[in-house]
Amino acid sequence: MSDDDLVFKALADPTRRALLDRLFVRDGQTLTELEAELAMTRFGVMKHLRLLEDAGLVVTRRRGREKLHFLNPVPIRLIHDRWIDKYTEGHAAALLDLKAELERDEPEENR
Amino acid sequence: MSDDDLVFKALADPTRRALLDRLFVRDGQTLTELEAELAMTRFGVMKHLRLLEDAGLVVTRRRGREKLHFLNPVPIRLIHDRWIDKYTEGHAAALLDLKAELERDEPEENR
DNA sequence: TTGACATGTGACCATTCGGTCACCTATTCT
DNA sequence: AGAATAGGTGACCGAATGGTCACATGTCAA
Repeated sequence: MSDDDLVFKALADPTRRALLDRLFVRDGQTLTELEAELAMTRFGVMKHLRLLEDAGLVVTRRRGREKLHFLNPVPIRLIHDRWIDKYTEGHAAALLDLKAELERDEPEENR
Repeated sequence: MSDDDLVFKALADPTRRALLDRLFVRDGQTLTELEAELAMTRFGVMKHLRLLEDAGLVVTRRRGREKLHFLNPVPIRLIHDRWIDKYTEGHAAALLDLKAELERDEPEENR
């Protein structure tokens, strides 16, 4: 499985996005601390953190028996660079014009 | 289900990302044209296009019995703005420093 | 050194998801 | 009108995913 696939799959789950949000509010939290915030058992939180770590969205550091979790925004930046670069290199402007045109012609007919 | 959840779930599948890539190469393709490029039955492609359309990543326009599919980069831009804004507003620099520090201290110990 | 605490593993179950198919409707062309 | 073409629906199945638990390891502190 490719790296970006891991990142996209990790971001696909709302609980994992909530974990990233929690780490953004207060970075370096332990598993037990994150569990207390999320209405889920420790095991569920642990699985999610594992996927986030595999995707490189979370970096960890051990401190004794604790494991501290830190946000890593780099993969998100890389995704952005991939998609937005593709869509903007000579195409995004035309597409945005097209979208506006579609919405003007057929206001509510596109689902 | 929230809008951004639809977008993240739509982006989570490699076939759907490939569809976006195909539409980027040539925009406005029909279902049948996309099917021919993707080693999958028409029904599988149709399901994926449906999810992309529900997420707002693809916009469609009918022309007779054909349905033309167009890329819409706006949701991807919105995701970028959400995450990167959060991570950069006073935090990203510190996090990147931290990451560099972690990788210097413990080169291969974080999985 | 004993007990409490923080994290980890493997199995397990219910639900979701990817993909296919039989069958159907709508449009075009002759 | 009738045949061919483009797209759509609902059911179905195997695989992957989310979540929980019993149990185990490693660490701190009295």
